[in-house]
Amino acid sequence: MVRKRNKANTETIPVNDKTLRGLVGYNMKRSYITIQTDMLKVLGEFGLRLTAFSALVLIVDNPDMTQSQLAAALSIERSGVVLLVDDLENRDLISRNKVPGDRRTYALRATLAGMQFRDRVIAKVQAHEDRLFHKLTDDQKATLVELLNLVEQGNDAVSSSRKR
Amino acid sequence: MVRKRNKANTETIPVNDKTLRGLVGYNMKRSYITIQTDMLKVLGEFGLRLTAFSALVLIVDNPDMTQSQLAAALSIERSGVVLLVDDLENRDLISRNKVPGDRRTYALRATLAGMQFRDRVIAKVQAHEDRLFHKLTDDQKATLVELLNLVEQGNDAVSSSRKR
DNA sequence: TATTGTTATACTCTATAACTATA
DNA sequence: TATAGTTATAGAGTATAACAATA
Repeated sequence: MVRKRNKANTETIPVNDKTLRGLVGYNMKRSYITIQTDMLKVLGEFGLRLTAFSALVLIVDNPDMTQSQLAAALSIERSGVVLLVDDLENRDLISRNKVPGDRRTYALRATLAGMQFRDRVIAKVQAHEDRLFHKLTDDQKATLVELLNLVEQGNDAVSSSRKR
Repeated sequence: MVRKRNKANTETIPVNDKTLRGLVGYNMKRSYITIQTDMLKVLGEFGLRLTAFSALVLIVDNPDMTQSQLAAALSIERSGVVLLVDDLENRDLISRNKVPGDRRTYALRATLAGMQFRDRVIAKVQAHEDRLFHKLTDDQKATLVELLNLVEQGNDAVSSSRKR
């Protein structure tokens, strides 16, 4: 809870954020920042940032995907993916592979070490989420994900309807 | 939905993000980015970023709060608040006021124009949220906020228990 | 002409650290 | 000594734009 000191400076009283709390987006931001901060700490032990972690997992699950596809999946620009993939490749977690049919693109694959590394990181992240969400039952967690996905999909619908 | 082109390049097939979807944090990030992007667009029409908007609303709701209190409420450093408050003050939305008892601090207050401006922005943001969350019933929205707050509070508990 | 990956560059946001004036 | 606000600086993360190679 956010707090401020009172005039006597002897105790803390909470800052009033009632108006902001009335906006769903504010509640999302606050809780997202909360878990992001903790996740960065966990991933930091592995020398990973959030995006690099996502990239590695996506490459493991989508062998031979291209950098452009990765950029789209991560919602970042291709130029940013270059640096990201450079780093993962330098650490021998993934490899850029020539594609016979198209000499412009690379097929990205995780190395064996990359897959094993991913497994270790995922296990740690999973364990951390269990702690982080200890106040929620499994049902509540499932409901939360369901509602978050509705928000995500709902916006897609709004966007595409606007384009018509 | 994130998609990639198949080999024939005639249609799009989705990128597999099943592993990441198994993590609550990933679902939160995706949906947060979704609404953040849209919110930035709405606030941009008013020349506001997310943090500046939050700051203005907090100052309206907490008259005479100090910059340090604002920094804590926004979870950013005091040095960042200076620039934030500079901007809002230059636009005559808020004012820095001398405090009789303590010459180090400023009491921040919204101007009349600031309060009216806030009302207009809030109305626009509220209307936008209604569109953004159109796939959710009021009950579902309430449940979402409730669960998000559990996540936020749950983490507080974890943090404080660690400090013991 | 369009696309992939690349490079160089710039911008936004925020943190860190040192400073001043007050307490 | 400690705190509020300020300033200067640096860093992370990302976008933009131009480019070469290839389709």
